[in-house]
Amino acid sequence: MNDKRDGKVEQVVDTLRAEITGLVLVPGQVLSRPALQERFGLSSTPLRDALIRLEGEGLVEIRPQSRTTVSLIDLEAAHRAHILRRALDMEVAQLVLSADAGPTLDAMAAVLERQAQLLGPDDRDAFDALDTEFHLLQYLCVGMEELWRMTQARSGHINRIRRMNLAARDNTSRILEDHRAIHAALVAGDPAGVAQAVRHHLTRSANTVGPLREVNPSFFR
Amino acid sequence: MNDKRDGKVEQVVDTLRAEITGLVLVPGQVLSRPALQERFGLSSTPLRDALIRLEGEGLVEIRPQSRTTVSLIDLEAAHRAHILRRALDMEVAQLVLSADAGPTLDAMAAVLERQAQLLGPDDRDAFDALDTEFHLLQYLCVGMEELWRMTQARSGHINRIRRMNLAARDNTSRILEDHRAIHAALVAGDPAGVAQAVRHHLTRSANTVGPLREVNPSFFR
DNA sequence: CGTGATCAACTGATGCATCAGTATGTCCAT
DNA sequence: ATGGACATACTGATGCATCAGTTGATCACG
Repeated sequence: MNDKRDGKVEQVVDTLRAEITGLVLVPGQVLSRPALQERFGLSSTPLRDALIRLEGEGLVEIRPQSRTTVSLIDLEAAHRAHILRRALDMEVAQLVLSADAGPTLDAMAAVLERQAQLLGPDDRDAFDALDTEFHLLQYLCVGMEELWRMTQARSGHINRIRRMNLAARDNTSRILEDHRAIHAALVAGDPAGVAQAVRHHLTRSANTVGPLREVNPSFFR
Repeated sequence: MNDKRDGKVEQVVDTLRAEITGLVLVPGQVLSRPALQERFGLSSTPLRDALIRLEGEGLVEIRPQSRTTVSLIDLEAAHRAHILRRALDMEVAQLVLSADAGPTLDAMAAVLERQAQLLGPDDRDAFDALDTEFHLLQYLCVGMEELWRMTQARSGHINRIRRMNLAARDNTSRILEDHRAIHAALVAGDPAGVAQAVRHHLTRSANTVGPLREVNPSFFR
């Protein structure tokens, strides 16, 4: 990504990504390039760049000479993204143990407190943002922000599943419990405990799909 | 990546990537778009696509309105790629343990035998290809070829360091020894042993840079 | 009615001229 | 000698017309 070339393109990508993962633009929906050009005030080449970028994230499907659509949710891709996320969370947590992590552990504790005040189904967006912050802090602590951004760039399928699950069930207290276990193991400086807690959390975080697919079969590949 | 659009683009990317990682195109070298267009027989837009792709892999640096150069070797990026690789190798190895891995373990054993016949400094390209195969087999076994391709797409800096190290020292017997330990732990079905062997291998594989940088300081960021 | 062929409208990809920014060389002042 | 200003050549980005392929509607035939 190249800021001088891509400033406007990135804004378009961010906006469309949010609308796709927020299910404002639904799976299978056709995207009209002329309409997008007009909406975002850019011409064909930068819009093409933006759509190719989104295609790389698995969020849109460009059919040459034909049309561009919001991609259907691909469970295999979601699974791969989940494996990647788990692998990196495990590795980063071990690196945090070897790092000067005092300030990070403090910041993570503050996140836990804020999360504790948001338990329940009502403030899920805020809780979700804190969830992200809890994990991002670890990546930042060990200088791996770019790897975090990479996992996020591949999380479109997962994020859409999460979005569809939002109203279906409340798992905030379970997430908080897992986060607390991770934090405690990091504070204790226990490599095996950290590995176990992270793996446990990321394994439990695999989102259920069956019921969602029954309600919206056309959303899935 | 979109085959119908990108068939020719991918060929260009593959060729240039090989030349960059093989140090035929050296760090800092200016790439002339008109010359590349003529060489590969394509016009500005697909060549632009190819160069943007290579930029995404960290292999070229596109300076808007100015010029495009082969990227300097970035040690931080190399380190991140190495962390990613280690994390995924660890995760994939654990997945292999849970999989029906008989044929894969057999194929890996065959690779070990071929590697044993290539010890020493003379057939490093062939040894390297087998090294890749040894790891790729595990990813394929658990359906994670795409994640393997992702690690490779981020290995440009590492691969160039390896290339520069090729003539400097012979580590083939050490690599083979590590591979044998990984294979043995997989055969034994020992999760902890697998984790230890993979981590050991990937930690030992971090390539030395100091002497290379002294010989070719202009190659490094 | 079902199937296949044809055609026109539509879409994304490409080619290329123009635009926007960069880099270098030259000249001048200190 | 050094630094700044300026002009010019060069580069990559963009805009837009054209090209290449897709899709859906219509028609003909069995």
